[in-house]
Amino acid sequence: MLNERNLAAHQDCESCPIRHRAVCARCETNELERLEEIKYYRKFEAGQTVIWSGDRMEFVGSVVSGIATLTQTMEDGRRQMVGLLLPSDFVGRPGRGTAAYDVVATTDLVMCCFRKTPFEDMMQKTPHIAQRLLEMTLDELDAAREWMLVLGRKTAREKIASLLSIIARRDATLNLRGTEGPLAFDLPLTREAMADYLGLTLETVSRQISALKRDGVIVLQGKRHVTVPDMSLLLEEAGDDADGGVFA
Amino acid sequence: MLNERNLAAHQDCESCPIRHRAVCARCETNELERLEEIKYYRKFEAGQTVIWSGDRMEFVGSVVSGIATLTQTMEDGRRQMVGLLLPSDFVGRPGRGTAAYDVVATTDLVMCCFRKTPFEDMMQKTPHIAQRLLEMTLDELDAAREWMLVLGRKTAREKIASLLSIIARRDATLNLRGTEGPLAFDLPLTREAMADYLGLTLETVSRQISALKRDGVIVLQGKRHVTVPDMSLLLEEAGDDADGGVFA
DNA sequence: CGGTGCATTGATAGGTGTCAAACTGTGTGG
DNA sequence: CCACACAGTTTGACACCTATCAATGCACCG
Repeated sequence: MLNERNLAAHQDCESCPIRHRAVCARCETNELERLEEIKYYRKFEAGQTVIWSGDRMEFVGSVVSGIATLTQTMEDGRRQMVGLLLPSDFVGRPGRGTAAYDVVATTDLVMCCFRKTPFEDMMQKTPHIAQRLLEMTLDELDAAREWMLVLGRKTAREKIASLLSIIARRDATLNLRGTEGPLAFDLPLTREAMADYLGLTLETVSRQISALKRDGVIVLQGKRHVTVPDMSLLLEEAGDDADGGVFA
Repeated sequence: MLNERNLAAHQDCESCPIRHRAVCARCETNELERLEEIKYYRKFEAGQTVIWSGDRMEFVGSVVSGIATLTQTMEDGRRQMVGLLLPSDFVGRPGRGTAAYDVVATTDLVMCCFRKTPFEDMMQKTPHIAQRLLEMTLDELDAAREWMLVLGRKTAREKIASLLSIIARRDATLNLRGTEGPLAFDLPLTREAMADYLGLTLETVSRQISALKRDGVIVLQGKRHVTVPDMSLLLEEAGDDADGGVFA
């Protein structure tokens, strides 16, 4: 299964782009050296499945670059995305043998993987890893709960605006830009993936995006590039406080 | 704010009913002794608010008995329950100053509280606590993601059946009964609270419960006491595998 | 040039929300 | 003890939002 094509070149932890945000963020130099010994990189192409729900988990790891999604599927095919994995996000659950969700690369993806058992051993001995993982898991729990409000109580239009807000905000922080003035970004998801995230059909997603465009809340160049002339207007459409306090 | 009426009698950790499941589950005797020093009990009456979203968190703690809910509210009043807190569940987030959600007692409630700062200090020095909290947080994250599927993709009828399944299952494990044969339990939630949990209106909740009753999936005695003649039938209505693998 | 994947748009149906009224059980005060 | 208020619940009529089914458009590529 592993071959040269998906085994990427080894990279130094010290120069890693997610060094200060991933599960290893708090590790000392000597702890990083121990991690170096059990880590390896893997590449996935856009559309490729990283893990199937129910499969044995051979590894856990961090997203280094690219975007992956976590989805659940019902027997009749209905799907719900339950997580969006961005660079520095952690994949897998220490202490559990099989994957609970499908993990799919939506863009080309590079992961920093640790074989599961050695990582679990190391977690026992390295509080810095467990502490950081707790912090990250608490953040993910908050994000999941925010999303429950979106799924349970928001209208289709508000759902779209909420998703666009999140992507815009993340893009702004990632590129160290403020949230003042017009924002522009690319949608990393297809209409169908957005629908899976929002609990809608892809037709409704398309219609609501067209409506937001028609109303001047967003401007589209092509299908995927979005410009937001006034972020506070978008936040208002999302049903959040215009201050954006929700995700602070 | 604290007075004799909501300050409950001190209780020994060793004889605590949630001793083996709460955040202190892995603590040694000497660690428990240190926890004893910073803990105190508080009682809340049904309907009382434990913490308001945005308030300063003075304490974290465990639910000892009773049930509490975690809810988010939008400016226009729409509400979504994002968590159901049962005995042994943990309340609060170490490392954060203010509450992110409203915590409300839906039944009479007893909590084992720790003042926040001493608890955070102790967590640093006591891996057993941090380890257990990580495990519990991962479980909660899984539960939240399960619920995202319910909110995003299930019909009203399936939502009701899902909620009843969860309550029935929990009740069975709590009382050490198997899931074979008929199950009976009391609903700990009003129709409105169920609606807040399921992302529905209380009218729709009422209608779907009536429909499940009419179809023989459940039997009602009064408004709150439910009997499930055939659990696999209920699970089928919930859209889950009849084996119940989802929550295993 | 046609094929394929993705997206948009239209017509229609169905599920759930909204508004309104009536019912039930419980507790309270006269 | 009864009358009443009140919260919680049930049921009905109707409107509206979103899903469904279907056709078309668009960009990219063999």
